[in-house]
Amino acid sequence: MNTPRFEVIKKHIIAYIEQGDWRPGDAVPSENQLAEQFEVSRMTARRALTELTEAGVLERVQGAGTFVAEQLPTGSLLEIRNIADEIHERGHKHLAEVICLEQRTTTDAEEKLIGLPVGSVYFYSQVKHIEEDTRGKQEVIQFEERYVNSVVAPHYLEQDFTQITPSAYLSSVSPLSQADHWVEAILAPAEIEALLEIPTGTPCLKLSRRTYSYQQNPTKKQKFIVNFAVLYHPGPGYRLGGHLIAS
Amino acid sequence: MNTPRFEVIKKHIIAYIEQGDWRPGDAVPSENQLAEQFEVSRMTARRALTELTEAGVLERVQGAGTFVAEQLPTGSLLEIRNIADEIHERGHKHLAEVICLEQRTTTDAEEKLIGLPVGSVYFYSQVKHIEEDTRGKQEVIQFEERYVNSVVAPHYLEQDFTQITPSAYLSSVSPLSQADHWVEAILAPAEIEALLEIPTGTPCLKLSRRTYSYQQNPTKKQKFIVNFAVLYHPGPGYRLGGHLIAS
DNA sequence: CAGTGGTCTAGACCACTGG
DNA sequence: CAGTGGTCTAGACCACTGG
Repeated sequence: MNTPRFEVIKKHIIAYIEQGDWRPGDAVPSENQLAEQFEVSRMTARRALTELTEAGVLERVQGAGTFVAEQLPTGSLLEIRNIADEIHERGHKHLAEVICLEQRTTTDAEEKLIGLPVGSVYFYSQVKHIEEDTRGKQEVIQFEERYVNSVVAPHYLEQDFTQITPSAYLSSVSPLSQADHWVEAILAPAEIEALLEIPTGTPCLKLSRRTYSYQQNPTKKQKFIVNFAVLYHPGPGYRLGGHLIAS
Repeated sequence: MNTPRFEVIKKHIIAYIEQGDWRPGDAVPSENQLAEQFEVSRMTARRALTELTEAGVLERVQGAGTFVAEQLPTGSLLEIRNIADEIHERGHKHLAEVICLEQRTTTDAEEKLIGLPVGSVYFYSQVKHIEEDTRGKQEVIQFEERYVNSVVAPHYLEQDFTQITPSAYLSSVSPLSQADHWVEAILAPAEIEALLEIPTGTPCLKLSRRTYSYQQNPTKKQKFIVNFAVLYHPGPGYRLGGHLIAS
């Protein structure tokens, strides 16, 4: 009785799809039909359809109708978490070691990485993230390399990254942004293998992320890179996981 | 003029957050305040707040108010795509080679993978996915191993997986589901290295995915595994990418 | 307690699709 | 053209929070 009426309608639709009565491409009842059938206002019927559309279950075409979406679990999502949160959630302790934290000047190779002209100042950091389990056993779980736009985070060099992760600090400084990221399986360079404390030839999961923001100049809106991060995880022990729930 | 009023309100809120006037944890104006300020109904102001909440920009607490979310780019998402779609989007051709497609009986080791008791029948397939570029150059881009619940997909063995990918076929048979998935960097077993046509010791991106469904028995609802897939990609050439847009 | 967000109504006008 | 989805209104009642 307490479940909202739009939830009842959503479940009704999902049940029909799961039973195979409505197949991908089929039209589902219109807002008006559902409103009449469930004796609710059109706005309530609409909410059920809207939420199922956002979940990828349905597709809507203005003027034409609402249809069962073609494929659902095809394109799905992997969650990328903050490393400290992830470790804490396992009930373990997160330790960080700052290997390097300095100001640098862009060379040719770095120009594209951070989107600043050659000769610009930027901040560079290397941090080793360690997971300590309940018995005190320590393991290097991530080596993080970061190229940071010094205009966006002018106080980056003054932070204590054993207390706050660079990721958490940057998100507090520049809260809204766009990001591109990707993962690869690689063999890490020897110096990174040493930092991760893994034998030569161990495959690593390399996660790269570029974060953007928009300059708020009154006249023009300019997109620029806030930071470029490269995160190395020792494989095959490290899993980047996700959970997908349809609807 | 043509932009919807709730969009105007969303942009207004985002601008304040980006400028740093409203910081994470701060309260934003209530539905009633926004409704009055923008001279819209409460439902329209509400829509702006609701959509920004769904995007992770705001957080709402019933009775208390709406607040700027604490961290945004921290937990973000990697998209997992259908391999054929991904190749076609690059303007290349997707070819598939079926290495193995047969009925098997669960042994101890496989029992947990597919969630069926030892001695049950299941379907097993191995498919090699090849990308052919515009000059006709071919490259193995994925080796796919799949354990499929024969009850859910009784006609699995009759499919031509050079024409439809197993993933696309299964999603047409069991359209709504839950899934868990994760990626690891590994060294592949020698036989898989051979199938991927890569030198020994090349790191691979291993993507595992378990798909669930719910049995529609009239009396009880039982969760069971639809299929378990293991996808191997040759690294470091292969990238699993994503794009995140805040708001 | 006043104020907040969560659900819902019974209308309205609009842009768009398809026959 | 009738029917669809997209936006919007001006109300209502409720559960919940905080002082």
